[in-house]
Amino acid sequence: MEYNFREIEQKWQQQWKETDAYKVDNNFDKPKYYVLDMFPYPSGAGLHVGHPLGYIASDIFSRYKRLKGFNVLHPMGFDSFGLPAEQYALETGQHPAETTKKNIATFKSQLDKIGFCYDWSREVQTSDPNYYKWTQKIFLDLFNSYFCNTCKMAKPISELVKKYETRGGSTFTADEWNSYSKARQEDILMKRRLAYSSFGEVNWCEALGTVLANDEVVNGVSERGGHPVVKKKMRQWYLRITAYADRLLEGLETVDFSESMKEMQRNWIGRSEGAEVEFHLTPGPSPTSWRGGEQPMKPAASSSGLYPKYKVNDRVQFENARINRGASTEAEALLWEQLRNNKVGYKFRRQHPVEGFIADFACLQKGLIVEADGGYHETPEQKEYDEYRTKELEAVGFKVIRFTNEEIISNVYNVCNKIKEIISNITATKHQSASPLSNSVGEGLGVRCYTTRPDTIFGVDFLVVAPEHEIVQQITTEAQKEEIEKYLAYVKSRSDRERQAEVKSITGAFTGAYAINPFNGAEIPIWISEYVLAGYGTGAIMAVPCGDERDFKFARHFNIPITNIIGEHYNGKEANPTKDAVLQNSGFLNGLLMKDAIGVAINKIEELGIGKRKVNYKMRDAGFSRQRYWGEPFPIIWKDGVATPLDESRLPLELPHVEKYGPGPEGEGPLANIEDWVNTPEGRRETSTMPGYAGSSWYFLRYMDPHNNQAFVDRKVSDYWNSVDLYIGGTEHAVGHLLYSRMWTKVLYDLGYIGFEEPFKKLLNQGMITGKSYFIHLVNCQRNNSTENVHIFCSINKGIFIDNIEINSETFHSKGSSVHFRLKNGHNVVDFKNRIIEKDLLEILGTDNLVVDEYKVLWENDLTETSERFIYCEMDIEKMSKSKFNTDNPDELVYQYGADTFRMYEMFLGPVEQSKPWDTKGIEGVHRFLRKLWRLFFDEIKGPIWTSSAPSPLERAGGEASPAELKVLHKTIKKIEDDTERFSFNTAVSTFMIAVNELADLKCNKREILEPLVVLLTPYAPHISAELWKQLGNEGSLLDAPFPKLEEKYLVESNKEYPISINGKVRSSINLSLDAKQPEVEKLVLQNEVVQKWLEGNAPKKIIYVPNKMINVVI
RNA sequence: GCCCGGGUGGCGGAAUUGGUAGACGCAGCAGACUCAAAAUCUGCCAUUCGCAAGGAUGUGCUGGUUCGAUUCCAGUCCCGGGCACCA
Repeated sequence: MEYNFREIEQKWQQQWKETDAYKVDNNFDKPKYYVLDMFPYPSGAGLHVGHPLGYIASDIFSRYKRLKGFNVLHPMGFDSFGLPAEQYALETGQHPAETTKKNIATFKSQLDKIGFCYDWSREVQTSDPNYYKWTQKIFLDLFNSYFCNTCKMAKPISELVKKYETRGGSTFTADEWNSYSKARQEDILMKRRLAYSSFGEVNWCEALGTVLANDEVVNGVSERGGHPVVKKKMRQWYLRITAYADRLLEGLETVDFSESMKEMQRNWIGRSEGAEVEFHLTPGPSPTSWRGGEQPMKPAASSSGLYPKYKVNDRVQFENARINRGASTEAEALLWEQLRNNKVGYKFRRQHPVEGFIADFACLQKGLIVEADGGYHETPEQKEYDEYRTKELEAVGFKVIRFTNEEIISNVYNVCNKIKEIISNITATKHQSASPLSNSVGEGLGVRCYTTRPDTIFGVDFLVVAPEHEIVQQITTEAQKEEIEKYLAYVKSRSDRERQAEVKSITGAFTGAYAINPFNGAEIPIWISEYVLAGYGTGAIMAVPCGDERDFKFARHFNIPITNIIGEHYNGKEANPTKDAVLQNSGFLNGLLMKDAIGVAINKIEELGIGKRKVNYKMRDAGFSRQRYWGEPFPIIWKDGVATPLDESRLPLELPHVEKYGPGPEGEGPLANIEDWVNTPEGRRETSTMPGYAGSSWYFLRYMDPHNNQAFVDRKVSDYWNSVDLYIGGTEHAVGHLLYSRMWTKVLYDLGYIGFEEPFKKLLNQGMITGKSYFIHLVNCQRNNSTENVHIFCSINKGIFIDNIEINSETFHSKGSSVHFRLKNGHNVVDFKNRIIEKDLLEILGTDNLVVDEYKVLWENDLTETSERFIYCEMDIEKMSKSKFNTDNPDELVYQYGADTFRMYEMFLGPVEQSKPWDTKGIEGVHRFLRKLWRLFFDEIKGPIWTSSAPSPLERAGGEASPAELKVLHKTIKKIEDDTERFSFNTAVSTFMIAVNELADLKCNKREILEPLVVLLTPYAPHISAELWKQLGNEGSLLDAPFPKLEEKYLVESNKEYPISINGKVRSSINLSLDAKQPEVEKLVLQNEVVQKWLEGNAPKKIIYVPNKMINVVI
């Protein structure tokens, strides 16, 4: 009887299916265990060998836990919304729903062939309306919640509304709130919602009429077609994940993720504590106006004392006021669209602080303020205030004009023309003084810097401002103007990609302006440099070259004198970022340890009113809308500029069918093209869709209760299954998916839907399986000029050739980016063993002699006088991916060797967490092992040979006391249990091999030994185990068989062969009783011949005896 | 530049707490069985010197701690992955 794996595997897979063997009940009596794989995006390419790595690991662990008596939830589903299906639709016209359905079917059949124990009755698909109904519902919950800063949790926004109605907000009273228009109230609320709408920048490609992802933009142009891409402000949805920054950080302490994974999340959140410090510019602060982008924190400036509530005197008040003034009304948005696009010819700023007021729109260059007034400006009180405001602003040299919302909405172009007219009149008149460049440099301006090291403030030698910073234009002196402009042009010419990729050289430019160190009055120069980012902190830093490496290099490069505040800790050759030095040259901080000085400095800064303590995060709110088709539609209708949620009873809001998948007008998504869908009696529907992570942020909850029509998950059910106990997936989701999912879980917890706030207890990261790519390079050669160009010509993997090759000069010359050619089926292009490249390719290459070395091919006539080019091959290890043509499809291997072999081989490759190159070389060995196992039960000719005789007390050489067969078994039980628990699946596989080898040596065919072994093997090789179990005459399911019990008594040994080392090198060995004592051991060791030889008659210095380990003789 | 991993035979890897480095498998070599092949089985297999016994060297490199280091410490080189130059 042969091991007929094909028959066996098919039989059992069918049986499992028919008996619903993997169906999991919500049986609350049993202890639960939840094992989850990151669900795949069902790409058209199907599964490749990299996919199953994690799935096999999770499958082994699930089956193991089931044998151990747990109720194991091990579901699978599909992350089936996404761009590739949409792009495919664009190209072929096939509806994404259709391709997705097809792809999922392929995936499922491939997965089933590997024998995974998924409970398919719990399958979820994110693109299924029955699923995304709940995604939309959770979105509405996010929309209808706010983050309470006092209790640090999400609460229904209705509570906030109630509070505003009865007690008012921080900048308005209850009465005022109640008098506000609906639109204004909604604007204010929008600033607090967890899912909110706001304006944000997107990559806009005019030529394609669409918004592009970062990946799709290369060097400032679109990847497809090379069209220019610009930043465009568009209305977007966001998730207020920043509100959860601290909780996301704290939560990391409670989960079992790898340290590097936690570190990545911490870095992404990027919490830092420090201070913002204001540096005034020379020749000294002169409080005329806040013309700069960053206003100085000057003392309260309300001359009259009137209307203080509308005045903003410091940054905090200002921010609050800005928030509470509400987002732009429709009119404001309309006008802003015009102004920001330079329709009147001058730069305007929106919601800009001027002289303690917030101007709707301000043109600083011309000193013009434009206000857009809503209906409430009709009240007498408001009129009075407006007049006061106008007067104050005019007093400092601004002209103020007002338009009503109606004026703007009815004809925005008219309004623009009016502004233009007024502005042209101002030019000639008095407003010269408002032009910063003609003024004495930067008078009255200040630069706010964020620093984590306020203790080093006496060591500040210069300030560096981000080139994009608004203040740059205002502080640059005439003399430096040219240099700054030149530098700005340089920065602009550098794409983000470039800035990241290159090892940056030190660049920068001096503005000509100086600031004053508030503590010692030192005049410090202000520079700009690309190493300071506009988007982080305040966009300006105080540079302390003796303590910061980049500041140091900058100072050295531009010859800026360096102040030493840490004495001998600074050697003048490099910066020392220590916090343990005692400060010198530091005024009131002298003599303090830097660590301790941080707090002291911040206190002083706050006391002097020149800054404040500040916690900064790198993380931004998460963009939540996409101008795409294949995603969840937002259950939102815009009514008069107000986002109105659909009632839950109307969910799901199904994705309508579209005729074409191209973008809608004005960069909107394809949905905008469907007029009768977009326009409803209630208003206009939101036309963007949700991003991929919407559905994947909560899918682990739906598996628990996938058919529930009343809730996304029943509370009792989620209380039972609770967090995922083991989550397996790749590191590429380290920040994105895992952070979003953690945030959603926290929100759902806050709102009382679930009883736990971390989704995943333990995370296991599977390593990448890399593929080998073979490249053929074609090198153009010029005589006497060595090589001219190296062009990657094609990638060959597994030697198949294809025809649709287009060799054009464009692809040919794209140096560095590999041009991959698919290879025609069945044609061996490269036979690396025989080192000959096949004819087909040679014809295309126009040569007929190509000799291949394993990694390098040289054309035979190499660089002869007559050759114009030569070709060579090389191998590279890359991430396995369809686009690289280096994938291996598991189907083939499963067919050839069987699922059990495939499963064990993938595990045998190496540790799950480590990335490793894919190679099928070793699969034979694993297959041989399974056949050898089979032969313990069956002989090819004789048939069954297993026996029911009891394990013999037969003893092996060496005098072990326990029966060898039982010892093998229990040794194996122990090791398998151990290895499985610590996810060391590769060593578990070798343990099985050792066990089978040893039992074969012992000629052991005894059921009492073999049967427990079969149970042990079940998680790893379920098919063969099931078959053997059945063949042994067992009824019932092996899947729920009890896990073999370890009996330590078979492992106890009385003696051990101890290695004897002499001075740490093993020279001999000795068999000793395990309970031997030191004196006795010493005596025996000294009698040993080898030891005596090495001692040469001398007495040993010392004999180290470590029981159960070794003996070391020191001479 | 920064952060996180990782460097062990021809190859994938093992050594779980500082205690016999190279388990297990692949490839290779020699042999048995066979007309032959496949399958299977047996033996050898880090490098080096040696007929052998037995030495020497050896876990990227240089040092250190220790009776003893792949393991701990310091420095350094290389490879892989990530990144938002994060003040």
